[in-house]
Amino acid sequence: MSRARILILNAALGPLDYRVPPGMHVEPGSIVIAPLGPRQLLGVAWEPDRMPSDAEVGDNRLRNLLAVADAPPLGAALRRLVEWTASYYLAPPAAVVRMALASTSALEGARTITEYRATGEVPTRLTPQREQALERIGDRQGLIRELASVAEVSDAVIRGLVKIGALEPVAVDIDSPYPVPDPAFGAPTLSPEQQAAAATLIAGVAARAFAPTLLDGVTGSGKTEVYFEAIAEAIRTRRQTLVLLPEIALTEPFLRRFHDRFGCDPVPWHSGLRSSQRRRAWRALASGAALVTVGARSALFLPYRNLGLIVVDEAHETSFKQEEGVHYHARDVAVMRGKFEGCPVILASATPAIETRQQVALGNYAELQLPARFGGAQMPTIEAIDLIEHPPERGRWLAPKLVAAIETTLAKGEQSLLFLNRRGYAPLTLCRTCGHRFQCPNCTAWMVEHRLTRRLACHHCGHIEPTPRVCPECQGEDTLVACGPGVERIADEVTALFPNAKTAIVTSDTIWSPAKAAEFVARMEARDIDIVVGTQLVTKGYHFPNLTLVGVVDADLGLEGGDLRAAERTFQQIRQVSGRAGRGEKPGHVFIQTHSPKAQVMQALITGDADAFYTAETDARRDAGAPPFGRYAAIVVSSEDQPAAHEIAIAIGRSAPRIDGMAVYGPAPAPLAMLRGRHRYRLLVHARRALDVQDVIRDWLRAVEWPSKVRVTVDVDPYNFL
DNA sequence: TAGGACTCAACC
DNA sequence: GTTGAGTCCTAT
Repeated sequence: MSRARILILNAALGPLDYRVPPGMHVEPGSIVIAPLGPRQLLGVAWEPDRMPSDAEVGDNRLRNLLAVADAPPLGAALRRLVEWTASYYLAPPAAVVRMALASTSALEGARTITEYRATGEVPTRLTPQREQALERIGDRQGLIRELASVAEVSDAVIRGLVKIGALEPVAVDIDSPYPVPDPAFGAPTLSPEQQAAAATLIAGVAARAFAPTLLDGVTGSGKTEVYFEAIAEAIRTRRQTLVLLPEIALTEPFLRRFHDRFGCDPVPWHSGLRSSQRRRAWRALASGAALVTVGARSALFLPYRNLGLIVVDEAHETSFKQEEGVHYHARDVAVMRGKFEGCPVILASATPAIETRQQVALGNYAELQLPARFGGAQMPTIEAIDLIEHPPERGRWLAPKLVAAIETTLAKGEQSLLFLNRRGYAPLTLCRTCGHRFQCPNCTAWMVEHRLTRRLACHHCGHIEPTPRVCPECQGEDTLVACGPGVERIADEVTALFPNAKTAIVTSDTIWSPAKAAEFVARMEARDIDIVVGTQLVTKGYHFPNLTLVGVVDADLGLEGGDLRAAERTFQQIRQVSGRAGRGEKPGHVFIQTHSPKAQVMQALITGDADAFYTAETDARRDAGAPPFGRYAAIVVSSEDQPAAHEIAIAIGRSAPRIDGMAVYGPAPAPLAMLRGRHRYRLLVHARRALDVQDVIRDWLRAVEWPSKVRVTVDVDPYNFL
């Protein structure tokens, strides 16, 4: 009798065994439909020895598998990736494999519609309508309705022609194929440095072996053009490429450059796809027909048939770290996928993460450097504005020097960018009379005022309410005041200062689709915008030759919170946003508003001495045993029932193993003590690099029990210390 | 005593 | 995660 181990798509359940009915073919990776109680669930067949079940069940208790999906089995490399991810990030394998099966409709097999075309046979009874229809249809093919409309006859005439055999039905796949990128379409002119780097990457793709490479070069040095050549090589040999981008909003400039180089769009994959687009993309990548996919991190687990190259663009971006569900880091998982698939992985960044630099230093990753800006553009000048010595006017946020620079830039007909990583009008709203502060009912967080939409919003759970006129506490009218600046407030200030300048706000609130991004790009290029006020959304990807001034409104913002990566992130962010200035022929200028211009990060930014910053920061991490020299993991215990969460957190803390090279801190209320209505406690595990901390935590948590209303999640390599 | 709110274990 | 069984409680 044939038995199969099935990873059921249900995170709470381990693998279950089923009987394979006679005549059904199931192999490891097969996508199947399995009965579970009264329900039918998707599952994936797995090698039993790689997916041990908690308790063996006798043959007599097995139920039959219901069906095998009409889709190729998940390949061995992807199965190894699922295992690795589940094990490294302490996640249920089912939660990982679910990301591979991200389109249920794709698993239902090819879906066809019936179109009709002429057979060439002439009807014996040739009425005028029939004659007209056949003449106008010619060698056209389409639905009955379409043909009738083309021929300007009724549906009945067409159906009659089908009946007598003058038209024949043709089954057409509803998933039309994607255009194939042409590697010779827009072959670029590369600088000698770019050419050398491209040659190395092309050789890597041709070698068909795992090889991680850091492609490192200042903003504007032409990294994209270089890795496009590696993609061209993969296309030439008909192997697939996955390009990972940190934000969907960024895909617009990327898509345009891709189109210029290869003559068509790549296949997009992100959470915003409609189910029909998702289905089409999934089937095309699983069949190998989709040669280049550009996607958000979730594209990493898709079942590519023939992966030949992975590119992680802006590889330093912290948004590659998934903070919900499976807490994986897409950059690290991309490298593992490359390893299992046996293909090169390119990490492109102007400001690589310290973790990545360390891999280069250890010799695990190769490095290719592009030293200069492409096309003769110069790096911008960078200057700090000391907010203590030269503060803005009362109630304003832009220092006189920055205001003067904007004025000069406007006068020259050039564009300015003001960067503030804070959405909305003000991060906190309070009542002047009674001191009431607007807090989210579900989270330990202030409600952020959005004047454009006249709402208060929680940026953690999405809770929104209309901005009230009257203080809900003391009923005072017009007593509410905004505290601190957000981009909307800066935009107001700019409008007040420069009433004739055209201002645009660029945040996830205003750029929420590729179409919106395209519109923004078009307006910038048409010089329909003089001053952009934006969050981190504008720090990357864009190339505006007429943008010559960048002002960082609050450089100290990212340093709050005591996060271990705060200095590094500040450096990366400001360096990236600075890189938007002076990308064309005109030189760029950057002003950084800060309260501590003497701080090491600020000095590194001003002098442009990235190496000194990285060296100092790396040393500090080494001394502290922080990543990449040591490891952290967060155990978060949450529940709507606060005492229950607290009790379990304490129980987990009490049963912490005493192990040399590992320290456990907490439990303490997590910095966001309440999130989406759940009370949260956190334990922080700090361990030596060599310690298998996942194994320790697995054993540790296995011994603790908790009720189902309490959720315990582990975040390995946490980025968000909030 | 029917119906509702709730807990709990099994699901292969 | 979902489901059905079992338990307890309340309104009638």
